[in-house]
Amino acid sequence: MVPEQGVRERQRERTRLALLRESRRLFSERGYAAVGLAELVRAAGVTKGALYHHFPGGKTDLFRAVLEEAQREVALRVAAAAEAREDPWEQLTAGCREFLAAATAPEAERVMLVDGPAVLGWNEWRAMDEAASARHLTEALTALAEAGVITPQPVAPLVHLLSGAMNEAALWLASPSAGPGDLAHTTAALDRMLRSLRAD
Amino acid sequence: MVPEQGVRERQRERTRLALLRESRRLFSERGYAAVGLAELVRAAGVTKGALYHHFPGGKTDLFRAVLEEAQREVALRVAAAAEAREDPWEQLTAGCREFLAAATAPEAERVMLVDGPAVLGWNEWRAMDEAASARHLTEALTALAEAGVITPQPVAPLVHLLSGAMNEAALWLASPSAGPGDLAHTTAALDRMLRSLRAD
DNA sequence: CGTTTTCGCATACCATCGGTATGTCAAGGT
DNA sequence: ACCTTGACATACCGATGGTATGCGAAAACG
Repeated sequence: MVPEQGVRERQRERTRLALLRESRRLFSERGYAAVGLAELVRAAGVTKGALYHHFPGGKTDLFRAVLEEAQREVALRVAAAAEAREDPWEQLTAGCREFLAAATAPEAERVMLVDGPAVLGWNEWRAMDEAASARHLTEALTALAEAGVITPQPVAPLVHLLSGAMNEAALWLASPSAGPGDLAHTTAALDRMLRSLRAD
Repeated sequence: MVPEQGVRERQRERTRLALLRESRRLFSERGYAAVGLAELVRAAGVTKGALYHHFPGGKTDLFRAVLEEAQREVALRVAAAAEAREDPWEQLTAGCREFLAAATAPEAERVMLVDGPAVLGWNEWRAMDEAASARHLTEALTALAEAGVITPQPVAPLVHLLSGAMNEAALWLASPSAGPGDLAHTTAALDRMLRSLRAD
């Protein structure tokens, strides 16, 4: 049966979703600092009172919620691409390729990769990224190391190097300074770098 | 002979340097957004009038100058480390290692790697980084590719992948979540990744 | 079914912020 | 001696993020 939600609860969720949707759009389009609360609440059709009711931390809390949502979506895409493969090695490479494709979408990359660390601080941003998408990378590399596919080594440095490489590559590929063929070249170079980890 | 500067010009430079020094310190310690102009000019012993006289673009211009300075210092360290070697391949690896060491210093990394893209926008930040430090990387890789040391391939994707990897690694190494031995592990992993580019 | 409580928000207000317009006074040219 | 220029300081402004309070309807209660 349906959750039997009352009028009050439904309206509450509607407001929260409107706030989330509009703020995500505005933050993605123009960046966190360039969007004022007044414009935000006007676009969502509510007032600042509603904003602070749902997000007590104000603008920062709202941004955090938007970031979580965007990260969750990317993580889902990456996980889906990886689980479509059987071989653990192919899971890694497919996941990395999917991440590049997902993070290249200009819709959320500004929130995820540019404003995220600056607004929340690098430590909190890193913790969120770790919980969302980098966790998969850690698990995949750990499994490959234990299976002997890649040479035994601490995985944490690898995760950061690879994560940083893919983040920057995504930003570049989505920028005007990158051309159409660069995505293929980048994935090829990334593949070669990944292959350097193999034991054979 | 000395540049024969008058009282006016010397005072001007003094003010400009004080502004630059204090803003660099405050931006590095607490981040761009958390530092107000009032506190800034008070720390430098001047007023807002002086700030806007030297930096017409206001807070953003000041930050840009700080970022340029920090990037120039890092680039100098990297170039010095590279030029101390003869072999082009060793120049590359030594330069990368020196970059990791330089960018790990918590003094400027916040300005260079976290606030930089958010404040100036990723495009401008990337252009500045390219002009300062990533340029060396591009030149080194191009030379190695032409010499046949690394397999022929477009260098732009490589530059972005490696630059991003090192930036993120530097942030991680300077964070509380990294341990003392992680720098060695990271440089080792980076070395292995670089070696994967070689033709032999 | 009337009363009371709670809750989801709107309104009004505030301190502070980045930015600007104007004033000032000494250094440097003539 | 005079006048121009430049390096600031002072005073001020609109807008911003954040808070305190008010309010009306929905739910809980007897």
